[in-house]
Amino acid sequence: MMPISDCQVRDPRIRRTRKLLQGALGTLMQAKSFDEISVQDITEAATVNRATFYDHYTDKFALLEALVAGGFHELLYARQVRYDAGCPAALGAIVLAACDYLVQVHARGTCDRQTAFEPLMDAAIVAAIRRLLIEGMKRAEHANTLQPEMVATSVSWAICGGVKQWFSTPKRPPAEVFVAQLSGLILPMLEAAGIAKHPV
Amino acid sequence: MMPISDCQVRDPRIRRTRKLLQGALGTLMQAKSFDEISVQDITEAATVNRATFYDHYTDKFALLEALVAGGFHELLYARQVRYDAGCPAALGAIVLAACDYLVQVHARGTCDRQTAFEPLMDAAIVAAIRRLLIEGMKRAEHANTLQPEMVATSVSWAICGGVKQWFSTPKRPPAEVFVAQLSGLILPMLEAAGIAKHPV
DNA sequence: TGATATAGACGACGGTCGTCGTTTTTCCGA
DNA sequence: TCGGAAAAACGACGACCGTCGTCTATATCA
Repeated sequence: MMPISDCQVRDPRIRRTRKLLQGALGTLMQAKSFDEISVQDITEAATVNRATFYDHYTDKFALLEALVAGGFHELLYARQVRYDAGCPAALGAIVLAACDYLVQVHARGTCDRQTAFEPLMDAAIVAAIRRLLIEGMKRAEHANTLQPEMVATSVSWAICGGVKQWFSTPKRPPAEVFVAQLSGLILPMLEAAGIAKHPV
Repeated sequence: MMPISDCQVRDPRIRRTRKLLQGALGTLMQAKSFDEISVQDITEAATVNRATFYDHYTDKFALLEALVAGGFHELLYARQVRYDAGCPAALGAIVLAACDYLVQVHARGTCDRQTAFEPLMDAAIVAAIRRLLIEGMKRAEHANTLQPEMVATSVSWAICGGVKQWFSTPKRPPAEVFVAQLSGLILPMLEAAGIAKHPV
């Protein structure tokens, strides 16, 4: 009855309930803004008792986190996105995935002043990208003058911030154009960290 | 009676009340975690009616935002921190300020799982650094192949993320050492954007 | 298949939230 | 200094929150 990670849950009752809750939130967010949705709304839409909600998530933010993080992971997995040092296209694929996911999320769902929504999105995106980078850096043994976690964190934040800035720009260029721009800005970081081949 | 920006408020009643509220929150956070503090607690400590609170801030998060943003701006102003292209020390000063502020904030106040506290801190720090960078970039007319806002956003996020990573590291190096590391990681971004002199 | 463990349903609770309308106090300019 | 304007105090309201204890339904394993 305690909040356990979504991954590796055997009991079909648990899987069913969490799927219902996530689905209900996703559906509701197509009509309402996140902070206009109460836990009651979610549990009613999911045909789940309100008390049961708290057996799975500490609050509605935790549910949203699971939904968002799951969605982004799914996108990355579907595209088989990886980071490999020396391959500029790898960085571009990551940035493009972030762009597309932001667009996708805001396509469904309302886009008004999402008070607590954006920080959650950011955290999920940063965490996912950070994981990709660390995995990629561990595969390629490199001259690690800097801690890999540090580089990965800073780079993932740089990507997330840049993508958000792009997305919030009124007349933004096509994603492909922007991806090239931001990659040009961030590749030098990876080169400086010794985990990307210098162009020369 | 509506929530107006803190800056440029003539009426002493308003200044007084907001100072009281911010002071009360600051005091309370030395004893309790932020999300353990209710609006009631704040208004009681500030000797202000609870309904009056909502005449000034939409919720306790807005109050914290004002407190944090004000504090960081104060620190930057006290140190006269600026960004000037071609001066690596300028970048270092910004990073160091962020480090010191994070340490300062967590020195007072409890440091447990600050649910909604951290995103707020992040946003305040990112916004302040972003402003510094944009101001510095506008002073130095540079070859702007990229939009200054884009570069400033991505860089400020990279700094904020890096500093947070440093701060959350159990056995972190001294701030000065870390500042040099992160500057070395981020300066290439500014060089790539053409707003810092290339070392060669 | 049957026994045990565990998830979910259900109702109720005290507490906080955000808002409203009214009354009292304070500021500021004529 | 006085009168209007605006801020703060105050009490009350409905809604939502998070939690608890009890009872029923379902899954798991021997």
